[in-house]
Amino acid sequence: MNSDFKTYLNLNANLSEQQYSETIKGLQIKNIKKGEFLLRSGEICMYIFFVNKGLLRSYTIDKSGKEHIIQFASEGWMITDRSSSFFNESSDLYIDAIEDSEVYFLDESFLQKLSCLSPEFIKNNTQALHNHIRNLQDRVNMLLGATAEERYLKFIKMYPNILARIPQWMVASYLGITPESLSRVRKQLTKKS
Amino acid sequence: MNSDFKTYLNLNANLSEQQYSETIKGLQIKNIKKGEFLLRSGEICMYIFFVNKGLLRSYTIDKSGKEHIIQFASEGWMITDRSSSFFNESSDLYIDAIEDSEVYFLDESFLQKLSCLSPEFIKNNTQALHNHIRNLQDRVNMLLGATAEERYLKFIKMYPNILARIPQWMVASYLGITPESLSRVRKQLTKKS
DNA sequence: CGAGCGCTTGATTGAGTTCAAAAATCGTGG
DNA sequence: CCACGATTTTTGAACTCAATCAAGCGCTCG
Repeated sequence: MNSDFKTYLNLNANLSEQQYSETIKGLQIKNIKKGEFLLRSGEICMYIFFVNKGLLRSYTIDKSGKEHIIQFASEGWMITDRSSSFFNESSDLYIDAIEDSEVYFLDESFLQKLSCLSPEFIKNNTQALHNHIRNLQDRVNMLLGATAEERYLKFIKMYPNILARIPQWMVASYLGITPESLSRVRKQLTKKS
Repeated sequence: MNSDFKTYLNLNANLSEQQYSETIKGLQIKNIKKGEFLLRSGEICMYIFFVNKGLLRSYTIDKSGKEHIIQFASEGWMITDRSSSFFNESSDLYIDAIEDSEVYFLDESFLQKLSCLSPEFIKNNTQALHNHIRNLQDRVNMLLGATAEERYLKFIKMYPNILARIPQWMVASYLGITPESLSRVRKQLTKKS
């Protein structure tokens, strides 16, 4: 997969050469070191982060201090807190880098510009929203009705590439179980096969 | 709250008198009896259902036969399966009526027409999508990090009006616990106060 | 090469489930 | 308006899945 944001734009926005260079202008890519934060709980999220290279995650911290990973984003994916950016509310999320990463910061004015130039981009954006809804609903559904083992099997099926790049405790955090439980689930599974 | 769909349109679409009557034309309201289905798992969802009067719910049935309620919709709210309608996939959801209801069936062509006539409607629609995302993310977060009691307290705070209109086992289903557990949670709470 | 982090394993605990049955409430027809 | 059956809620007891607490192993990276 080509993860470059410019490729993404070509595929999703359908701009002329001139529109393209006009849009790109001022767009900034930043290098984010592993562990560095892009958003902290309490802040308002001002950007959509496009991952050009590397791996990011978003997560919450509950009142007993435990992390719960909401989303991973590797090359070619975007991550943000839409609740916060859209409604201008302070965010509950943290976003940080799991690996050293290259990230485009897409701000409101950039998205605005792009929307004006490209109806196709608007369409793709709407599609992205629906996709997000689908993922979240699926997740709610899993959390309501599936066991730890089922959730784990689904995860490794859906995100094999991410699985290989993150420590096991992050998988556990995403699934909503403890690292110890995940270890045991995995042990069970090896026994079965 | 005035739950009439026409009021909703006036507030959210900003149409001229003529556009308005043009749009409304052909729009159908249907009476749905308690227990009647608007969507079943396996079907493709063709409508957004606007609840003019009454109360609807959407839910899944997991492989052990248990229901999990995804959403309630009372007067002035809409309910649908966006994954299914947008991506033209068969739905995992059931939608049925908890009370005898009056429901507007908004189909693709209607929404299209409205979008062409009213940029304001598009904006409101986008807002609705973001709102949906916010709710789902919140729910994921609760399911990952909060106890049954915390989830119940949040529910009665967020949806007091709905609470009063549904049996307790539906609340339990929405929260992801058994009716027995909810009964015990409630008992605990009365003891505390 | 040692300190720290991640993973595993064991023992124990606990929140919530399951199964069963009684008590309360609801709805409907007489 | 009452009565009866059905549904919903409550309660109890046993059980289960996953959490917690604690200890040990292995790797890596500083």
